[in-house]
Amino acid sequence: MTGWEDVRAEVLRRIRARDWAPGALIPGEEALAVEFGVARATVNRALRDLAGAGLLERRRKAGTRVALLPVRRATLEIAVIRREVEARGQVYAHHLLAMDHAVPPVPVAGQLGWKPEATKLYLETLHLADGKPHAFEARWLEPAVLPDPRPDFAAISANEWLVTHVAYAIGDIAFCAQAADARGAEVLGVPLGAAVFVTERTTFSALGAITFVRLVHAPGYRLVTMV
Amino acid sequence: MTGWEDVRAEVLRRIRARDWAPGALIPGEEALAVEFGVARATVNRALRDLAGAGLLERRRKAGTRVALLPVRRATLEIAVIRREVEARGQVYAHHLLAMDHAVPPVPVAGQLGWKPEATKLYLETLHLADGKPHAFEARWLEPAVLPDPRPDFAAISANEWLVTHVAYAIGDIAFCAQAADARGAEVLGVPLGAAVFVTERTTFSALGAITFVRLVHAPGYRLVTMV
DNA sequence: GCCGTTATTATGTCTGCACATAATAACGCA
DNA sequence: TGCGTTATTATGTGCAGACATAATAACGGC
Repeated sequence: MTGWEDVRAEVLRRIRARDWAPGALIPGEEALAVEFGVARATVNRALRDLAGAGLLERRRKAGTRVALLPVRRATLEIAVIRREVEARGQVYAHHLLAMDHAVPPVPVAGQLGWKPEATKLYLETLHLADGKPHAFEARWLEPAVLPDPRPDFAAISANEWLVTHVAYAIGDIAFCAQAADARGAEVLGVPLGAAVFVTERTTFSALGAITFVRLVHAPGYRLVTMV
Repeated sequence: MTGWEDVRAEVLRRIRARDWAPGALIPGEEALAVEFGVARATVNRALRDLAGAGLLERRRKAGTRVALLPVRRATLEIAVIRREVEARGQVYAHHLLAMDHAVPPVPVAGQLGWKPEATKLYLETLHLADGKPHAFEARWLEPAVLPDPRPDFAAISANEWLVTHVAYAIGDIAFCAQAADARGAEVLGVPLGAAVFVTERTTFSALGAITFVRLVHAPGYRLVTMV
């Protein structure tokens, strides 16, 4: 009956009820363990979880205190686009619009640590949901990560191939709103200058940069956090 | 030298190296504990962490397998706007533009579970960074959560007051791109129809809906995930 | 009083063991 | 064969004790 989740719930209740005010030091793990009648490890797990959520700040020796200005940590699920579309009950399809070897623009090469003059693989893909444009993908890809023979990106989207074959790499993701440029407007079938939601991702592996991708989503796209 | 993070790193390496292919069953905790020379609890913590990151799928009795289509889980830090501005080395200020009692629009009332005809508190706040518009906040607020006397929202922004006084509540967050409407364009000083980044948040406590807020960010705003 | 050293202390983590739980596999009966 | 019951098994979680680590507090020399 009194597991670590119960301890977490009770601690959370006290924080919300302001029994422990923001900035205040809360009792030590040992004391709480005695109070709740559980082992210290159990209290530790509960407090560690709340600290991970940004509600508590813990420091060795200094103790645990309630966060003064809690930063809410929201978790986003970044799924493969096919899955994203199918999860909404729509039919997924994609078209490979372009595939070329070219020298990436300086900002892209710079961010990925690529030599400015090195040629990379450039791919343009249009993702469709129920036959209508869903997202326009422009991707720069390090050719060295591809096997020989190269996968058929007309059959499997680069998005999905990378996730299943070069997956589990790290990188960062940014989101912003932009006015649709000429290419994006044409491909997505929206007016020039329409407000579009843009996702930019860079992916690195231990060996170096793998890919940079810019996803322009069709109007109406909403990014929603997990519950 | 061999802590749970080392175990996690080694497991991660094997996943990336495809020693364990996507979809494949990996050895049980007991076996890995023996192999790595650690306790089963240590392996458990490492695997649990990787499962939380979406790289492993674990089921009792069925065992642990490498995720077939790993959903990348990205974590966003949603800080108080003042902090967000100050973190970039800019001077924060805010103006309370409007404060009224009014009946919220039906979609808002509907989502929050408010009675359609009930009057709530409506606040408009402009957040400034170095004197320039940073974000336009339009907020519907359940008056019952406010203390008596009511806080001075001209002195402390509703954004910050809520975080520090009604904090630790749950809710959901959505992001989208929109064309600036008349009010937003006027307040932010951007052309009508400019692409703006919009954040919408609903917040609930155990007692019911607390607030709905729509934040229209000035052009150039980027939402970036944690490393 | 000032500053560097040492003691103290709260959290971080590991171990070994135990039992709980959920889901599959095996079994047995009709 | 088909289906409900039972056994098995991998993970989930608990406990008590131990040592590691980091940061503060106390101390002592100058």
